[in-house]
Amino acid sequence: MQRPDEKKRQKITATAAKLFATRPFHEVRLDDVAAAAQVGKGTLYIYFKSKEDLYRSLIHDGVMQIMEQLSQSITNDLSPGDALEKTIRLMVTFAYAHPYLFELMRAIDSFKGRESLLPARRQLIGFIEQVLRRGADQQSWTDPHPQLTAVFIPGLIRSAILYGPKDIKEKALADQILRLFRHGLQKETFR
Amino acid sequence: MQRPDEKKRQKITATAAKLFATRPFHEVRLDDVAAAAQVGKGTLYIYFKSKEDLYRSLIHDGVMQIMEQLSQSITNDLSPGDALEKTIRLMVTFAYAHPYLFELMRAIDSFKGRESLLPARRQLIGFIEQVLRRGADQQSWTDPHPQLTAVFIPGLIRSAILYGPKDIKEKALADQILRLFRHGLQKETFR
DNA sequence: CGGTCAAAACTGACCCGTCAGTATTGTAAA
DNA sequence: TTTACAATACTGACGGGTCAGTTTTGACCG
Repeated sequence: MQRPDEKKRQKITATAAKLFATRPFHEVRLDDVAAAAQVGKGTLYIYFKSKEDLYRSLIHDGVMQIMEQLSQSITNDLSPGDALEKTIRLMVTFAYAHPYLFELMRAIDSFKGRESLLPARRQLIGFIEQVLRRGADQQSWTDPHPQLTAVFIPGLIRSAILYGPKDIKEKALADQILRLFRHGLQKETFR
Repeated sequence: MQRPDEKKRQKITATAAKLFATRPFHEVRLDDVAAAAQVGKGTLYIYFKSKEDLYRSLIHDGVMQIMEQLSQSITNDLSPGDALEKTIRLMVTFAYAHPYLFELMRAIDSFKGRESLLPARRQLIGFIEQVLRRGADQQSWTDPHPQLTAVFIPGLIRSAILYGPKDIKEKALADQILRLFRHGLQKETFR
């Protein structure tokens, strides 16, 4: 007897991620996904309810992975400043390690008009927001709108990855974002 | 009646923008666009080569509009600081005035014909980059990667509009972004 | 071990609804 | 009468999803 094979699921996932990252949703053919994953088309429907479900899973899995890493390494014994730095570096590292995820998110939209903003995404934003709030509470910094700043972080990474100079390196990106958060465009700072 | 009616073209454009902003590309029916625009389906094909061409035009027109407004109001007699502030405020205002554009941009680079959109975007980024470089040249601030910072600006606006708290107001968003650029999360500044 | 079998996984040809795009018709204005 | 276009009918490709048939797996038994 075969159990739904986790290996196979991941093979499909990995393959699909590449395709969905390359072209928009409506240009991805499930026949192509199946072929590329060396799997029968029907098999896709064993692991995923529909094309949309497959797509959503890709993003969900990715976001959950980041979440896991974050909640594992951002502990409360860190100073707010260290927590923010770690958060940003970790997310940037992740973006470089999984070049497809941020491309995928391009089309993360309300399918069917439902305002079904992926719960996973909300969770991630919530996590970042907590980091920001903690810093504000402890007077490490001030932020009139932590929730806004929270969405900024993935937004910055996304725009850099998608539209930034292609030769920009991981460290440079993280440094630039941190710089922005620490003292904006100001020459130097003491902090 | 004349053939190339600019009014009609804009009616189609405005209507289509709403629909494309509401649902993903593949869920928009040209029958619906035509009906909503009170225009015959065939008429769409007088003004646009294809569904994709229509979509592309929406974004292209939008980006060009921003560009025009920017290049008109950001003159070299402004101090770098003022230029940056104006740039950001103008873009935020535009985003609020055209709530659909940034939703549309979700998939700006996902089409076969994406290349035709890139020049417009590049132009916009290039413009912002110049503003940033001018500030750096004149010692108003420092920026190791102006090109990166340039893509940050639309990225920040986009993420706020798409994923930020829905009740955030225009001024608050612009202020928050400016704050970030001026002194990051630091409490206060003199600048 | 080897054989038997059931259950589940897998496959891919095929079905069938859906639209993008086109052609036709009706009509109102000029 | 002619022009322009809304309305509407039409069509054909296309691709998501299905399912009858095939293969694989592992449990149980002698």
